[in-house]
Amino acid sequence: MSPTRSYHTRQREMVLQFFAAHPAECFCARQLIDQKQIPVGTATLYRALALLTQEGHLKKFAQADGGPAFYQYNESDACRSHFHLKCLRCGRLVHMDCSLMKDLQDHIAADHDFWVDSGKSILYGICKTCRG
Amino acid sequence: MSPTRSYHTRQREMVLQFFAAHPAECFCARQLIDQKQIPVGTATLYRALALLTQEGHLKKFAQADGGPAFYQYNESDACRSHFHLKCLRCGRLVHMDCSLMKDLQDHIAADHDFWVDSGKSILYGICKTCRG
DNA sequence: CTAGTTGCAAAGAGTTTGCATGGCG
DNA sequence: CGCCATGCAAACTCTTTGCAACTAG
Repeated sequence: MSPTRSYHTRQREMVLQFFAAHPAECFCARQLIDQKQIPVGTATLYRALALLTQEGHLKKFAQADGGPAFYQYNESDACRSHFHLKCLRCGRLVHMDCSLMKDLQDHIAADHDFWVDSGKSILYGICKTCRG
Repeated sequence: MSPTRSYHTRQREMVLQFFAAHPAECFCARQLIDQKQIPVGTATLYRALALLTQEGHLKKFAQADGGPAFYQYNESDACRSHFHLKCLRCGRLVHMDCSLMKDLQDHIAADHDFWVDSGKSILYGICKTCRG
């Protein structure tokens, strides 16, 4: 069974610090290992990523083609109440705090009988920079 | 390299027919194999799923936890121009053709500098039936 | 007949787990 | 000290590929 408490270790700290230092970027397990900036074994890294995701420090993204999962630093709990825009080209995640989205949720609930979870919904497209 | 034309075969037809018969449901490769309703080898099934997805007959969904990809019958090309709502509990996919979504895209492009691809964006939440 | 397709088995990528050793508290 | 964490290698899951036999057109 899983542990009841969790220790504060050097490896977990390094993984979290790495993500905190690059809040706008996404990384997959392989990237962290290959960079060799973080001396952590494969298994430990995956365990750390799972734990940090579960604790809410990281966000995890799957890939449509079944490729590796990407992780990004999760700045705050506020992300649970707003929408995210993710660029299909560069992977950047844009936080969108806008009253219009709240209106949208209300409309969908009222007229389409569906309760949208903003924290779990990501709109995909192309960001300003990539559109050039 | 990949073929220049494609043959009409019994196996591909059966896979497509199966999905067409269950337009509201999602299936992963394993489910189709285990059901044994479709006498098709594993490799052939994956090849058929990839082809049918590429041709636009099926929609493919990745899983956040890295589990198997799920496929669903794609009723029409119209799906590329409207949004989809996917229930986190029952997995049902709801098509949402609504002018308000077009307005939303325009707003995000104008005020947030982001061009949303409606065909690739899925809003997750709870549907009417599951909310009870 | 020719080129695409099938199915098996083997390979591959990404991730998880078993287990002995090492480290936090 | 008692657990928990680490790291290596092996196992596992999902998917893709190589190849010889087969089949649609």
